[in-house]
Amino acid sequence: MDTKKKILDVALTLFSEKGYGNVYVGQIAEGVGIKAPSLYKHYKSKQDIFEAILEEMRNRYNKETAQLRITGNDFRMDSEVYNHISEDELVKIGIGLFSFFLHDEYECKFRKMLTIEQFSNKELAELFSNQYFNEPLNYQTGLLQLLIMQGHMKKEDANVMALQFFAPIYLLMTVCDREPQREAEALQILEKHIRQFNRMYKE
Amino acid sequence: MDTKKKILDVALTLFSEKGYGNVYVGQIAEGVGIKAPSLYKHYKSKQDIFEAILEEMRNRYNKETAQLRITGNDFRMDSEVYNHISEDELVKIGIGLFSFFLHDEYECKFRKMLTIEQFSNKELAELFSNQYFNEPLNYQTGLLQLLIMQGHMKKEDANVMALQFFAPIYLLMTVCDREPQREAEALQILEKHIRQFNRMYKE
DNA sequence: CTCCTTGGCTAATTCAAATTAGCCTCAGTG
DNA sequence: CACTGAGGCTAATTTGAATTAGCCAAGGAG
Repeated sequence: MDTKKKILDVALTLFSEKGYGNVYVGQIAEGVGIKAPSLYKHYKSKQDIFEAILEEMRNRYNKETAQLRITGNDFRMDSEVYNHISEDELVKIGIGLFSFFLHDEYECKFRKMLTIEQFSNKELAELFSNQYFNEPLNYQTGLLQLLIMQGHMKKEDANVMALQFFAPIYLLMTVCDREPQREAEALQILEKHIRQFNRMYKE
Repeated sequence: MDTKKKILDVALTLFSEKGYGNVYVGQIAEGVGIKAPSLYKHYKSKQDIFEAILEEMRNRYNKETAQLRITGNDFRMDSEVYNHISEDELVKIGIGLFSFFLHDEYECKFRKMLTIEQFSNKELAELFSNQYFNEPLNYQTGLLQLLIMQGHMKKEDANVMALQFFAPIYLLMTVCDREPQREAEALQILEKHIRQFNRMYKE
């Protein structure tokens, strides 16, 4: 159907597997089901395709953070939702975060491409840090602060707690990104991590 | 001096910055201070240079793990060294680990290159996981088990503790890899993390 | 002192990938 | 029903990176 869109899709897939420099326009074209020269009816160069992907990333990212900001405010206002957060719910949040990051098709390709290209492009480096460090930590810090205020968790530094909660999730995710067969193992230790985290910090 | 060695050095530097596919043999040659065709007196192709770097990685890795195995046995046998491990010592271990990984020139380039190439090469993926997941976790699990047995730490799952200790260090390291200007910030939160970890788990 | 190997250079050569030229078809529009 | 523009194709063309050919200087070994 929409060839222009499909080109970006195929290109992102390939870039996320091999990196920009190791992907040939012929491969992109093949994935789309057309010949290489036809690509140029849609984009003026390979670089242009890359830029378009970046542009799309920026848009999605902005939408997501806008979304998150709303949700973020929600949990500040409407705090009774979290009044009785149970260990099982915490496990669900953690596993949910992990599974979403790991399996969401776009998220996954996006992350792999950022991983590969992060050192050659400052903007990508920032995007990566925002998405996989700043944002999750901010969000979870807020959540934990709330739980502390409500007396459900010990009065410890919520920033540190967020780091300790999130970093293992992130680390396990990177392992599964490169060795997908380890997902079961990762899920197992992930659950233990969350339960132990809860046990140690709950009041 | 030893041109053959220097080629590997320069090549690793470049590969770790841009990735194999975005580095031209001319750039390697320039870094070495010779012309591109002269490279072929030492290696038969660009790919061959890459292989030689891999080979060197493997050797160093094997040496290191052999080293670690000795040290590892040491702390099992000679456990009184750890009888009075203080919080400050724990901080030193953590910061030391972090700083070594982050600043050791070879380690750093090695890691960045693995980061970039991990998805295109199964061997690199495994090497990466071993060096930045399996090995550190094994090592720290052993250390923590010891502390638990000695009654210095709570009887919790040492594997999970190791994950919770190490993952934040790793995550902060990846942030600094792509945004070196954040190192001070990282060190600050890192220290807080370790102290809080100790506070929560110490017996 | 001559020889031969090592490691450098310049000037080709090769080759593959990106891009351009120019043609064709088809679908929608006046 | 002719026209036009979008989007595809094949066949060039360009480009530039990797590699090869072949020459040369220096220095150690006989």
